[in-house]
Amino acid sequence: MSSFDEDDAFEATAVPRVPLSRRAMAARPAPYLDGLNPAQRAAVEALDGPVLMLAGAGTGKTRALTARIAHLLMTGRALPNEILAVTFTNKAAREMKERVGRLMGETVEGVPWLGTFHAISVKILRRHAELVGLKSNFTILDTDDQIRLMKQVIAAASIDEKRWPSRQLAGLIDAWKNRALTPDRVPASEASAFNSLGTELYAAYQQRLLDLNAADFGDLLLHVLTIFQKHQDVLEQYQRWFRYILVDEYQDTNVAQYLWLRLLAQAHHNICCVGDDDQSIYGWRGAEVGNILRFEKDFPGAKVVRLEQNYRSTGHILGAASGVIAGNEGRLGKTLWTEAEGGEKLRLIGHWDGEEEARWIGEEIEALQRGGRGSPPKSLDDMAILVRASHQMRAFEDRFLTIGLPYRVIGGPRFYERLEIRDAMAYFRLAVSPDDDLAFERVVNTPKRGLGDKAQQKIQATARAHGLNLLEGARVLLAEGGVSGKGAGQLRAFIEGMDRWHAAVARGDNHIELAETILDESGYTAMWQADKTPEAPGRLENLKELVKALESFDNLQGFLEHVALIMDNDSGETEEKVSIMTLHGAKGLEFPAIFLPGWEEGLFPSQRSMDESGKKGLEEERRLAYVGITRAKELCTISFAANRRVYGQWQSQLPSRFVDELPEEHVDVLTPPGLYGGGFGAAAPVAESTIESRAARADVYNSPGWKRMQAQGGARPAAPAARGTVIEGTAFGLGDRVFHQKFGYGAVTAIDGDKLDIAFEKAGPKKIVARFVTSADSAADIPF
DNA sequence: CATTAGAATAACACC
DNA sequence: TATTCTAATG
Repeated sequence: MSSFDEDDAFEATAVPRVPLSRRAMAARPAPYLDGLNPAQRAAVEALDGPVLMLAGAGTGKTRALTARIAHLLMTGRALPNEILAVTFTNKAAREMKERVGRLMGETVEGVPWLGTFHAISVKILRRHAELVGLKSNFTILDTDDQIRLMKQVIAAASIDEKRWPSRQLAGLIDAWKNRALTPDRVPASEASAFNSLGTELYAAYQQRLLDLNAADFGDLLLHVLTIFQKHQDVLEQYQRWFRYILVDEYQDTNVAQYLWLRLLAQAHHNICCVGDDDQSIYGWRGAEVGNILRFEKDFPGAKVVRLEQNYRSTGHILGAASGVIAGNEGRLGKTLWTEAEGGEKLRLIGHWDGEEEARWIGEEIEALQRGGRGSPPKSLDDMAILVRASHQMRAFEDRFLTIGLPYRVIGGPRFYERLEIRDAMAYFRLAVSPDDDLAFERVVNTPKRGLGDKAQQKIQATARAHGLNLLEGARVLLAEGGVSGKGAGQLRAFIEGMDRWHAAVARGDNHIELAETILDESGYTAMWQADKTPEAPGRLENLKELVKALESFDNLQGFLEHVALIMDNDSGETEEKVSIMTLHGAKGLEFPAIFLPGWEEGLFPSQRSMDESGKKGLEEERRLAYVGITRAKELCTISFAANRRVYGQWQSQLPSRFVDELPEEHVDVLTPPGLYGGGFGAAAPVAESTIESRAARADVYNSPGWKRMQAQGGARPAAPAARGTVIEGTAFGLGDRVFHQKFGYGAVTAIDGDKLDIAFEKAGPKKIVARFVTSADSAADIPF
């Protein structure tokens, strides 16, 4: 049972077409065409045959795409259920649904087959699950389950986990799945590279999945692909149903998705792909830019439309972005232009370290919020910080928490990935389907029931011996008296509870009350209530929220289905907040003001990308830079730090090569007044410090980025003055202005070993251990 | 069996 | 640094 409205879609198509309704639709005017530019209009009106829409950043591609859907419907070319529209993220799907709805008004209920590859695949797979050996109520595993299962497979094959880390194997298998390689199709060359063990484990893993009646994310696509390939009749059925296909973000499709689409489009060729090769940033998860580059070969006679007029950004932002992306080779090439010439140049600023960078950006955000320099005040909702890697977010969160600046992290640790939520969900899963062994494993000893490794192994063995699921296995084991003293009673209670809850699900009891009952009776809530760690209250809060989220569903099954695919969390908050997200997460979004911190070699471009994929990796990083800059409508601020903590170790950083690739005429180099004592042309760097730091500094000063800053009168960190006590690499002197997380700013009045007497401006005098405070004037405190 | 201390290891992120 | 895994202890 799924929460999808799949049956509606199918029934509607089963009914003979009603020419009347088509004509009725066709008779309506076409307001959705108003205001489209010629290129957009061409893309919208070329309904039949293959179309490739090359849509640069901010060129109104979503608009064109939605107008195209509206056009298909209004002209009567297709009924809503005859359109297949694929997006990459749920966010994009949601937005498109909304916009189609707005364009169509009351005319159309919605386009049922609009969703992500995965969501659509699930719908299809549920109908034909038996063709690949699954039952239609299969569970969808997330990455976490996947890894745990992988561990079992590795253990079962009695292989040294050290040699075959489960994570790595999971990654390998994922990559194969992305390339549409089932175990039997993995090329011998790759299999041999891993002693053919890799494919064996892959096969074993797939078998385990079937045993568990489960599919991982990759399977969702791959199974459907297999069905299409092996069952011509099923394929033809879908080819008939999906008369028009639209694909968003085509540059990010992987091989499996590509084949999936090609099979469906084979018959009628009515496929419209929208993409931008310059925004292909998912190579590491199997995306093939090649797909978009060879579209015209795949679909001969394809009409190619270029959307090049940018409606989003100022001329400077566009110019800077174009300058950077020009460094890539083998592009399809587009010339973006805008009527909005001028505007503010990009701002470039270097900082001494990451904290300093966060501090500066925080102040800058507050300044933008106040307005000033002639520009009107901006809402926090209009600003975003885009980082390369999620761990960079921390510095900002820390800083914003201390200054009380509201922020939201987008795509950070998600609600549904939290420990307590996953535990609770496992309880629900087990109550809904007692066959869910992974869920059983997760909760059988959570809270602690005295059922450790040994007891669980016994359960496993019993279950296997009798060919039962773990829950039943446990029941048998208990009956046989295989569990010793204290565990036995608790296990019995657990099983009985599960029986009760399962019966309640079957009866169709109110699912919200049931969820509360489950969490209550299982002792799960009590476990957190008894927990005295600081995060426990938050976890309880989350559990409450989880129960509340159930309200929008009819039953637990529907909820679980939803959560498996929609792992995002739009809590519908209304307070103004700055957004913090990764560059990947920012794709498709736009903000008036964008901050791009951390433009440093090794961080961005990421060392790992370059190590693993060489020049290809670097080019993808460059596209990421392009994506970042083009998110900005009015103001884009790029920054880098000379020092950064990596795994807790201080490292000196070089400005990113992308900094040097920014065309000068579009960039202003900033020096924040008062933050750097020295200003440009200040005396030599640190008098005498360690050799590494001298070398590092020399590098920084020799890098083109710093040179240019210098040439333009840019920032340079002041040399720390001679200091008194040195504590753990941190130097403070009498009278230094310092900052403490809790007490705020203050001045050092005395030094006693590693303890400082500090007169805080707000909190008064305190004695503080030196490592709890940082220097408030940027450059002085950095250990190097 | 649970707890804990120390060591190892880790960081691109979508469904 | 922060989490997670392993081994050793109670």
